[in-house]
Amino acid sequence: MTIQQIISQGVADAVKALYGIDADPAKISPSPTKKEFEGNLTVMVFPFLKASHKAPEQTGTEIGEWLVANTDAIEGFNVIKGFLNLSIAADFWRDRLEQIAADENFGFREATEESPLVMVEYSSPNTNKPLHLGHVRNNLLGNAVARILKANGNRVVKTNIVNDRGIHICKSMLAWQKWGEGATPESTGKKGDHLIGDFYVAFDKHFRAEVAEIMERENIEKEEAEKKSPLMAEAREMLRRWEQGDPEVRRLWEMMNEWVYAGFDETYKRMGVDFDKIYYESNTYLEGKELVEKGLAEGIFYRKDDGSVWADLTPDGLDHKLLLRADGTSVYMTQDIGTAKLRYLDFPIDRMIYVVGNEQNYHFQVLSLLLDKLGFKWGKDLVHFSYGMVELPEGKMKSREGTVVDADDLMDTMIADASEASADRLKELPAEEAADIARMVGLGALKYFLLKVDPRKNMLFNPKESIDFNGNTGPFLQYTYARIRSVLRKAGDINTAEIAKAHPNEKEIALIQKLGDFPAVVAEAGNSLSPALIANYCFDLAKEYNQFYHDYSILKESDESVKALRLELSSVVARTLRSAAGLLGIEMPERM
RNA sequence: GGUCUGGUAGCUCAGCUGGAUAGAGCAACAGCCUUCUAAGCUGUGGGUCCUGGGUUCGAAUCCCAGCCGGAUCACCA
Repeated sequence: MTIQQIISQGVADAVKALYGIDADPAKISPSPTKKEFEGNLTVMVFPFLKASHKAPEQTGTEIGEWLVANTDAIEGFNVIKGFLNLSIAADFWRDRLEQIAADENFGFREATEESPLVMVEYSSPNTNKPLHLGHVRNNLLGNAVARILKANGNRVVKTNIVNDRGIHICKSMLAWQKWGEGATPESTGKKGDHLIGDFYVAFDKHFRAEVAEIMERENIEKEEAEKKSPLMAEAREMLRRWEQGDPEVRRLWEMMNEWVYAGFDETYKRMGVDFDKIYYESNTYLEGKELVEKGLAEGIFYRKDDGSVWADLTPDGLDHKLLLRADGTSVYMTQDIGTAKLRYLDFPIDRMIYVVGNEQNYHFQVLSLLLDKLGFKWGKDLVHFSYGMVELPEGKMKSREGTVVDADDLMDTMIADASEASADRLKELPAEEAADIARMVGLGALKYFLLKVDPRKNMLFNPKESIDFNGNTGPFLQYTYARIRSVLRKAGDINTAEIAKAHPNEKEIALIQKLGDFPAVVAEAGNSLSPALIANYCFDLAKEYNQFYHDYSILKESDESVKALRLELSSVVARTLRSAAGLLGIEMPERM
């Protein structure tokens, strides 16, 4: 039982004894007492005033007196207005610390056979360009959400749906044929995904030039000219041939995909994310087509004169949605329907979470409705974990203006910056270890900064601020951890027998209290799918520890029981910090 | 225009299932290294919680209206 639960129960017992009402302990929820008041936990007495028929102060005093007289844990109280501040006995906190220390998996729940099976889809790259800053937020969020759900005792399947087909891939292929045949990652020395991305850009460049030329020559609007573009017609023709299984097109497609996947794997590995099962839209879009045809036969969808297939969503307050083009090729939505079906054939999923940017809110609203119409019982319960854009201090990322921040370049920069900033400190260490620490710190800075913000919001990524060792940053957490580890290395074994004699002081109690919150934070983060909650907890804990650390000399403490308690406390803080940061995919260096 | 979403200190953000004098970090200023890692700690200044109504003992938080920003409303994915 946690201290919160003990107090809730105690208060419920108190009001029952004093006023004869049954209060639900779950609704009492004691909160940490504000720093400027005395006490550890605060209970509000407003809800009991009706039953007590007394002023808030008097009601609080009566409950407080009852608790001191009838419970072991509570040794004192004070009442200010309607707030009952309770002081917990120091020994009670010490026992709590020992409990926490003994629990190797503190804060985590193991999954069982009966645990819900949750599938988390994230990353979902297109194979025509490398990953960029937006993908980084996606990958980190998805991975963190998966870890948090797992920590809450769910069975989790991490999945990635690769958009490996469609007109955009054909554009890259066409550009490669036209302007770069023979170019390979080996011959150019480029990472495969970057090479293909360059060809995509090349297509776009030629296409725009062509459109401008047509506009000029025929004196027509841009939209008209785009329709007349021979380049685009060629790309569409290539997509058609791809769908028909044309061997030549397929061979080219496979070769170029291999290059891209090799590039992605490198990026994922470095970012520290992985997947249990990868789906490819080239395998799922046919399933989607089949389902759409079935829906058509059942009268759920309708066909227009030109042959295209649509869903009428106007009864649900939305618009008509295209599902199959007139030429029979499928669109994004068709693929997602097929993917959903395949997944549920592969796994008996209880819950599906899509980590996809908020520009696709409408898409998932539609997908949910369509899956529901098609008879999938999980359709309306799918979760779109929607997140906002990442902006930079210089302004928005625009691929057209070449201001897109590439994921690989970004990670390089972060690690280089960390290395530079740490150069003085790390020069004593072997080069290999120093490089590894720089990697952890650079990536930790990036991860923490992107994850500490509410996912829904558009955010500003400030690289310089993220890697600052002061403040609410990843490196600050890592530094705190490394320093604790250093103390523990010097201290040797902790004398556990001595701890039983110790009486924690105010700062130590505050730390133990903070540690005790961890399971509740993990649970809440799981419920609300919020990595930011974990991040903020990490910062609070680290800050609390730093204050404690600076006020007390741990190794020079002469009283063995106090020293043992402080070492034990440090050890548990380090462990909890590593566990919590681990949920965000942030590694903790032993020294830095 | 419809829908969704955000607006809190100079900047970046917490707080939002209603509770104490609205909190952090950065930046600014002032202190603290003979000490286990000072990449740290302590203190000071800084607010119309977008505006206006409403709900009640109490509103940054809930409801309504408005203002401002973002996303989306594709035969792109």
